[in-house]
Amino acid sequence: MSSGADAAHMPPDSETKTPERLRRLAGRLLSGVAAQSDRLTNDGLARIDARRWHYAVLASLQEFGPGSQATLSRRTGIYRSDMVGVLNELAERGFVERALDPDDRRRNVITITAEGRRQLRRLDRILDDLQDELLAPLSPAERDQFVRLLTRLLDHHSQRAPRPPAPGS
Amino acid sequence: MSSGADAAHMPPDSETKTPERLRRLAGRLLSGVAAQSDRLTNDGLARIDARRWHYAVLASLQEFGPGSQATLSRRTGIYRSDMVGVLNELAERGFVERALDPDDRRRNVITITAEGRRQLRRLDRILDDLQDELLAPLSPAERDQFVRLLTRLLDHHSQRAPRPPAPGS
DNA sequence: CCCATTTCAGGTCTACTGACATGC
DNA sequence: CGCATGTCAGTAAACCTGAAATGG
Repeated sequence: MSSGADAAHMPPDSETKTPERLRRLAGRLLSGVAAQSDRLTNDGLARIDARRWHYAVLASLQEFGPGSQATLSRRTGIYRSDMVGVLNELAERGFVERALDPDDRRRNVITITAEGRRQLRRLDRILDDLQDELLAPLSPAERDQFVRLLTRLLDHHSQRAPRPPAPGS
Repeated sequence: MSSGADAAHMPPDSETKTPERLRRLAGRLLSGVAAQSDRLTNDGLARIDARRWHYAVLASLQEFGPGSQATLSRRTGIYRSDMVGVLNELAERGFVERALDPDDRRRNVITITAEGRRQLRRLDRILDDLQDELLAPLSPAERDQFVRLLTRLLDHHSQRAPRPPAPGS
């Protein structure tokens, strides 16, 4: 077994080969692909100084209208504590407005601006391209299938959601 | 539009609903499912005081035999810098042994122990169960399909791997 | 001299927890 | 009083960089 005497200069293949077991585990595959996808998305969004959560918040505002920070938190799955920072960034850039709610003085009412809507369209385009890059090796039918399977898995595990606000509930 | 006057006590649905756009994006679905999967795996492994990297290292040792830390790093995708800590944990628990390589005194030769092989079997069983839980909503055929699609995506994006040692290369 | 290996000392990012002050 | 809201502080893990010390 310890015959790896000259393994020093020329990697004999067992140097770089991943165990079969690892490649079978859906969990590991999932983490790997998700990591690549995250990298792609982050890099792509960074080019216009945006981050992934920006899209979630803006899309939510566009589709369901203004809301308090806690509401947005529930809709997007972002923690209440992290929402503060995201909204700071969006407000700095002029994409949302924070106003005091006259009916409930604990709350801020967050509204998307015209500039924010423009940014959302930009983000839509970019994310579309990135999605294409991510799913490049799959045929259209396979992409559909992939998204469908993912959706079923997410829905299933979001119901018995242990901790998080659950982005899909 | 801003008629959300009494939205205070009874969430009118737009409080918790996720935008359609978000649910279409493969990247987001991917992150979501991967997060759930990671949680599942971490919790499951924590019950026997193990972490996900333990499995990667032990499986690699079992399939390809002993190796230096740099070798293991290449096989598992763990950074050389982080490998130190993982091996410390595994050595503490008696699952691997670190010995100086007489042929190259820079290296440590890492070997799996009998106890380590037992642990690997335990981990195999646990991860199998967790995999079942993760893929619960899918039929056997769908599970295969899912794993196949993930594998294709991972392979595709691992080739043009930008930074990391790439777990699959 | 250049390169590989082990190790340490950091950095960043994200998910997540807890606490606090305010207001309902 | 209990509960919701916005905010901040801080943890833990994963991922990643850089450099030092030793040796090939």
